[in-house]
Amino acid sequence: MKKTYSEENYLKAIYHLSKMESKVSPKAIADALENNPASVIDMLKKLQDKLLITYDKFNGAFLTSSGELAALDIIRKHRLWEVFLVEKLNYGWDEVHDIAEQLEHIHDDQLAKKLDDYLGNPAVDPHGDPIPSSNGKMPVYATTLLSDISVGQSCKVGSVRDTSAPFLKYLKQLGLGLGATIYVIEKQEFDHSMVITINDGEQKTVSHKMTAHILVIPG
Amino acid sequence: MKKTYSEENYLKAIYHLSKMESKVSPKAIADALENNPASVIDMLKKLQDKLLITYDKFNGAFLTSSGELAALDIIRKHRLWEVFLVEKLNYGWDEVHDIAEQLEHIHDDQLAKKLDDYLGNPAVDPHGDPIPSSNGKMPVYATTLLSDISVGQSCKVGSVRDTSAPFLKYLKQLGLGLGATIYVIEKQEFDHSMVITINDGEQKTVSHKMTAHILVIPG
DNA sequence: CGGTATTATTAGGTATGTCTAATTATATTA
DNA sequence: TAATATAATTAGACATACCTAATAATACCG
Repeated sequence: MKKTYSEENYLKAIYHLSKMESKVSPKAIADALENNPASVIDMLKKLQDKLLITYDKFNGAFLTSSGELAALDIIRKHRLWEVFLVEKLNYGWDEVHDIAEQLEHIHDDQLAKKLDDYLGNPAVDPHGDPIPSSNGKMPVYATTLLSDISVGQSCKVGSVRDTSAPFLKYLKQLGLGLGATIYVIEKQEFDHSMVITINDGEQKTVSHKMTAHILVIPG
Repeated sequence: MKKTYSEENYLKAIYHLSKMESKVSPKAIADALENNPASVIDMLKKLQDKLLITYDKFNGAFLTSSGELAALDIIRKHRLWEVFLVEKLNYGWDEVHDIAEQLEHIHDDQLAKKLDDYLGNPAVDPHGDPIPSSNGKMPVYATTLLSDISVGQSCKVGSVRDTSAPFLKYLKQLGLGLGATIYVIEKQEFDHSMVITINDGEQKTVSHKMTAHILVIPG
């Protein structure tokens, strides 16, 4: 079933938020889409009617399997177009997001596949984010634990090994989102706690229990 | 001033119709956009308020200079994207129109220029239609008069040397639109009248006065 | 010229997706 | 726990762009 531009943007936002937060609330979606919680509630009802999400106020929004497929399809197109813009049209990696936001909504059965082939089936977009496969799987390229990163090295958050509320809540509080850049300043031999900066922010200390649950892409 | 998707489609339709018909009427626009004359009237008012067209019921709709610039910009993007889809993504020339209809509405200051350069500054789209320049000029590649085409040859209507109502009206009646394919069956020595088929339709006889006012692209 | 067909226009309504303001529910914290 | 802050929700409105149905204007044709 074809989706509107707006529906696609909600699905994408919910997908990304669900990787970051324990609960995807109307408020969080409204912040992400820079619109109003009231508007979000309306749309959540519509998406639920279309069986693309489930929503209740206690658990927040979750993508159904068809919703997740749709979200991954949009993300795939977004990232493929970003590769095109940078590799072929010589845009800077920082200029392409807004254009890809528009291009991702172009509908055509063959387009993503043809673009993918033309670009040489890239694994990641210009920001290093993995490109979902055509059958709706998000590859996980991050296989290194943050706890295994050496002092003086930097890395990017790839995915997480725990989706419990307290863990994700703490991640959020630290500003440790998917793709966040971590620089390892110090490691304590005694308890393996780590002093890091996140996106060049202020220094923070995190426990081994945390660093052993965060998968990163070194470099 | 930025234009909506829908406004852009109206401007494009009015541009194309104005090349074909002596009068661009609400009915004609509704037919072109496959919508309702009542909807067209609404939009014509809005476009007039924005100084993109002039409209009155006796003369129909005309693009203002800013309206024409906007229309040519959309047409430029449409045709550049068609070249991309055919040349780079290996679409067939008959598959690209609907995708280009979507891509032409992507907004970015640098995109058309970058795409143009990347494609090697093509002169025409996959259907042979000229690509407007970035400063809003539609090149005229047709320089051969239909009257100079030999018996047994075919050609495409490129542009016309007369924009008077009776002439354009007659053109329309014959089905001789921009891009129509003409095949020359016979030429009378006496009065230089010509027997032709238009888009492989039935044979028609046209006078020398007509054929001397139609510019075509041979082949 | 007058009747008929075609167009143009207006009026009013619909769907989408947004908004503000008011209300209710939940969370926080003193 | 009670007060307060934050979030969720409802109600009502607005803009865009479309629609149908009715009416007015124009064009066509015998």
